[in-house]
Amino acid sequence: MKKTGTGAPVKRERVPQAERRRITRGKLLDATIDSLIEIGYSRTTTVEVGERTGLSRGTQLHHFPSKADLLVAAIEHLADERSKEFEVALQARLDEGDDPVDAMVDMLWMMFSDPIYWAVIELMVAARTDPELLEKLEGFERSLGGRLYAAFKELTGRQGRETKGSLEMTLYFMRGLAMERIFRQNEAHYAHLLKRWKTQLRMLLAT
Amino acid sequence: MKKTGTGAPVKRERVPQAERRRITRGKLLDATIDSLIEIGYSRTTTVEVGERTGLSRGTQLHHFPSKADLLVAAIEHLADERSKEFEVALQARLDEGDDPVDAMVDMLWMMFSDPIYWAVIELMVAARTDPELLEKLEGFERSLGGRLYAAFKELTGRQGRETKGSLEMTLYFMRGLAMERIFRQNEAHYAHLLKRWKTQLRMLLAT
DNA sequence: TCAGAAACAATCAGGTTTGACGGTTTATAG
DNA sequence: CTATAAACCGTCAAACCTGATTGTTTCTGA
Repeated sequence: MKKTGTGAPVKRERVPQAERRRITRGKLLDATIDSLIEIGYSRTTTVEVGERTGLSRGTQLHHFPSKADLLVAAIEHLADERSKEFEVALQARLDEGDDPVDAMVDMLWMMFSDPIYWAVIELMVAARTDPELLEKLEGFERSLGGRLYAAFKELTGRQGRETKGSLEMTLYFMRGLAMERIFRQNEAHYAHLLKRWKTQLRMLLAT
Repeated sequence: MKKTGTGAPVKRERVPQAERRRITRGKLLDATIDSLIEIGYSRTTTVEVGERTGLSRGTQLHHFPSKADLLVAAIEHLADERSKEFEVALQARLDEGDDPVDAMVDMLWMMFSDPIYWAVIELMVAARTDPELLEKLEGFERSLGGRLYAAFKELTGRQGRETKGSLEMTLYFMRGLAMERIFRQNEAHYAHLLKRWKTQLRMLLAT
């Protein structure tokens, strides 16, 4: 049934290999993240990911020879996506003339309450007992942490151990708060606590 | 080769059934917790747990017909063990004349930094995508939370939404801090942040 | 245009995990 | 003492998961 040569030539999409590769890998990585979010790490199998993409098993193994390769790449994929948005969105808030502390806390909560953060948590907990994942995730956390600290310094006009500690405390609070959403989806309650946190953070910085 | 009747009778241990049951189930549940701590949720299989106890597969399935039964029971097991100790230890600190806020924060950190808390985290994250586990863990969290709030009220002589919020913020901070230990084992750093938190908490309560 | 490389497809073997099953030993009630 | 129930044991089948393998199509550079 293939038209070949005769009549109007079928306008065949000529997609460069580099592009095909990028797209296919992207599909696999997105499917991995989605699976982590929807069914968690323990049920995220290579077959599951494959089915979500519709690609064949062979294709999958061509791009990611082992499950570990897939997960490690997913972490990098995550890192790329996440860190970019943050700074842009934060800057937008500041341009609007919002209070720096308010803007920072709000933006951070936007990150921590995003469904993608569930994937981060799944990987974090898995990494605790998996040296290979741990190494990759450490890099992810470290670079993201560095960016956040840089933004925080600029924002507050302060730096040093105390300032860094204030940011860390904020991040830890948010992480714990984010996890609470496993049990309770009371967003109004979280908003209330975040408001209190802003007050606390100002005090911390005033020290 | 069995001695029966003649000579000195073999002193056979006569263990009541209820006791045997309690012991065997305890072994299985302890092994489950240990496995969660050491190799995480995703690699905690029923075979793994069985091997840790040395019991046969038949025995295991007699007591816990399915993996879900085992995990659910493990949560209840955890709840029993954890909640008892806390109040006793806290009271001891207060009897020594320690500052209530200091004592509370220190005791909480003792809980959150205990290896057993890794098991709680593993189960929490697994529960996010497993309704059956979630239901059991909710009960666990709710009852523990209630006990902590009761202790906190007595300790501070305050109550109400703000006070409860202060405790919650403390718990969330600790949870996030506990998870940070996946990446960094700098206990001195954590001690420093906890010290700062005590100051913050006093301010929160003074509102 | 043509050869090689890369993307994509489909099937398969080996190992693991779960829960079922039939049988044995030990405790307890009558 | 005996019948019954509960604890305990060892093996098995089915499903699932991973990664290997072989074959096909599509792109790219010489």
